Amino acid sequence: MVGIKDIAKKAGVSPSTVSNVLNGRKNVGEETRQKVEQICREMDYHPNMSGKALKTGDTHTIMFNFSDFDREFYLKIIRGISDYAYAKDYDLIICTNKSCEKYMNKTFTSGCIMLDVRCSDSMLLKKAAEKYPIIAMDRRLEVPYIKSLVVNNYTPERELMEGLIERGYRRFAYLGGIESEDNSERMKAFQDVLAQHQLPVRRENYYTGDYREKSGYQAAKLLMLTENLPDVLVCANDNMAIGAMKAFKENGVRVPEDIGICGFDNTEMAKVMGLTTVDIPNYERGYLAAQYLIENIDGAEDYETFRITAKVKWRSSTR
Amino acid sequence: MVGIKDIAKKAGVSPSTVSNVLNGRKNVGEETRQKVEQICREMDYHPNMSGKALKTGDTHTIMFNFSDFDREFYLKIIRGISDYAYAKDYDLIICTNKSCEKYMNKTFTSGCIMLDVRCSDSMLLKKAAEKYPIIAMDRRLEVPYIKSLVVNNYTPERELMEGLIERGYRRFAYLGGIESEDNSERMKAFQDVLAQHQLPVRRENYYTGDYREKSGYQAAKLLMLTENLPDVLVCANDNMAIGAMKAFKENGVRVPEDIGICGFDNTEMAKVMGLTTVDIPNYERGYLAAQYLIENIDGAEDYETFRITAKVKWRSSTR
DNA sequence: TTGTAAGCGTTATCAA
DNA sequence: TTGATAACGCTTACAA
Repeated sequence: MVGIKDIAKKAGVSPSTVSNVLNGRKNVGEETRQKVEQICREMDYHPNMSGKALKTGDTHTIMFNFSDFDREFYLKIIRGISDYAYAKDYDLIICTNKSCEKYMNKTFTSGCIMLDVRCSDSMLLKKAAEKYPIIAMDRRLEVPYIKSLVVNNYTPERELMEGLIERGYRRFAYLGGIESEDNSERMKAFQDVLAQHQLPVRRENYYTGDYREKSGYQAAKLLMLTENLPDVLVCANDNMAIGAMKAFKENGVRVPEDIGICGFDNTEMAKVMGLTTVDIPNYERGYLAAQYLIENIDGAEDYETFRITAKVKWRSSTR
Repeated sequence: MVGIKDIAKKAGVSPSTVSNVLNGRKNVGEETRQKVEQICREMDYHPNMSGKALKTGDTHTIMFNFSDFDREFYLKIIRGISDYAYAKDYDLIICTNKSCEKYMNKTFTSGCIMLDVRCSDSMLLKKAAEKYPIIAMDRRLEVPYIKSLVVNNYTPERELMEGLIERGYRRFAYLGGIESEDNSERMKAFQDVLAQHQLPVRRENYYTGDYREKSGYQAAKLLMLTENLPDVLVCANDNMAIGAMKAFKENGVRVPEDIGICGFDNTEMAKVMGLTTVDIPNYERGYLAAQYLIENIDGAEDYETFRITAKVKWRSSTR
């Protein structure tokens, strides 16, 4: 492995001069600089990151942690993160391992973007106490050294509900997902709008799934057993809505003629299936997360929760 | 940051003893071992990876490089890779940057799995010459120090074609993708089977897309301008097939009654849309890639090309 | 403008 | 069974 010393020897200068050239410092003569750069190219020199990190204490690497592989939108978030990170010359480590704690250490990564529900709040708080910079996505933690980036679910879900009522829908059913702040916000918007319009929902018209397609399929099967179908099924995400659409189709229940249906996320599948839903700008939130993280790594001390807006996409699954 | 020295001081032993404990060597008294381990826990010690890597020259990190964010199956490959890597206590870096060359260096990563078409063969050959271990996915490079992992496209595409003919299809159209070995294999199977059955395909029934949904949509639009629709449109991947299905639906051309359609990849969307396609076991090939890579890092010298089998999924888009 | 030398956290060698 | 010491590749005062 060719190192800084080999370059120095070949160029007939000292290692520190080579280092100065490589780091673009100006205390180097033009002639020397040219020569050193030339030799680096010739010898195909690449700096040893470990040596550099060990000395500077800065790895120039950020980590993104996630775990739910079923949801395609992670790819878009990753693209947003990597675009920003590479533009700032940071490296990106993607960790899909619950035991990511050991990497959350300044000697290994400069900071992380956390989107894995399996990592506990208390662990994040401990790391934050060590001044390790963290951006929490889809989880609100209002403490120093952690900035939260959450989606505003409530406003668009309200907008969606108001739109449904405008379109004449009156008898609503709801299919919720796994307990989380996102889930609660979506359901609260559902309930608030109905209450405001004095439209009661019977207990039996609440269903609960796990955000996966299958659970939507099953919920729709159950729903079809009731005597009067509701006008519309509001789902806490697209995957479940799509499962429900499949069940309806298999049983000759037409969408949107017999029942309307809508989701949340605006997945690729929703686009193809014509599902009315709420678009979350995933690329953008990945990009923003990386930006906030690197700004905090660079010394900005911004720990205010940032709420991203999302907006309704009306499609053919509602009339 | 608490280091090995801090532990040593607190435990009243030398740094080397702490190192020996941490690395599970047996030249340490039981009492000492217990004490050191206890203190490590108390002080929440995590080893500094840079120091370790610098000394040992082994980062215990592998890299996965990819770039096409449109195709959901990357998530499955990542899951396969990460499952194997973490089981073997390797870390995983995911690089989405064309300029990944600087990370392909033993001082930074122990090896890489390359699935980015933008990285040139010649660059890979150069790295291989430096004995940097590489697993090339979807690209065949039969040279020492690079092992290729490719999908056998030919056999399942033939099987698909034979099945279509059995089902009574006679007049074929083909929609190809971006020039690559995968693409050529799929098309060759298409042509070979037709030739064998003496079924000619007119030049105008060959279309070319870019593997994206939109290009399938556009190709189908063109296809619908021809006087007699073919019986079936064979697409080089699912995304394009789905675009075509959308175009047909919008124009009142029924699938499979008026035209059959099939793809390649078995994406989530294909499942929902009932698209006949070829299933590529993505989780498994990610897992295998990681396994071969780590085995080669550990000294196995296996550079034989491995061909993964894929199999046909018959669904409702063909009769 | 360039060079010398110390030190980052770890491991490995060798001596005690 | 333990400890002292050198070394990995790099950066950075500080000296020349």
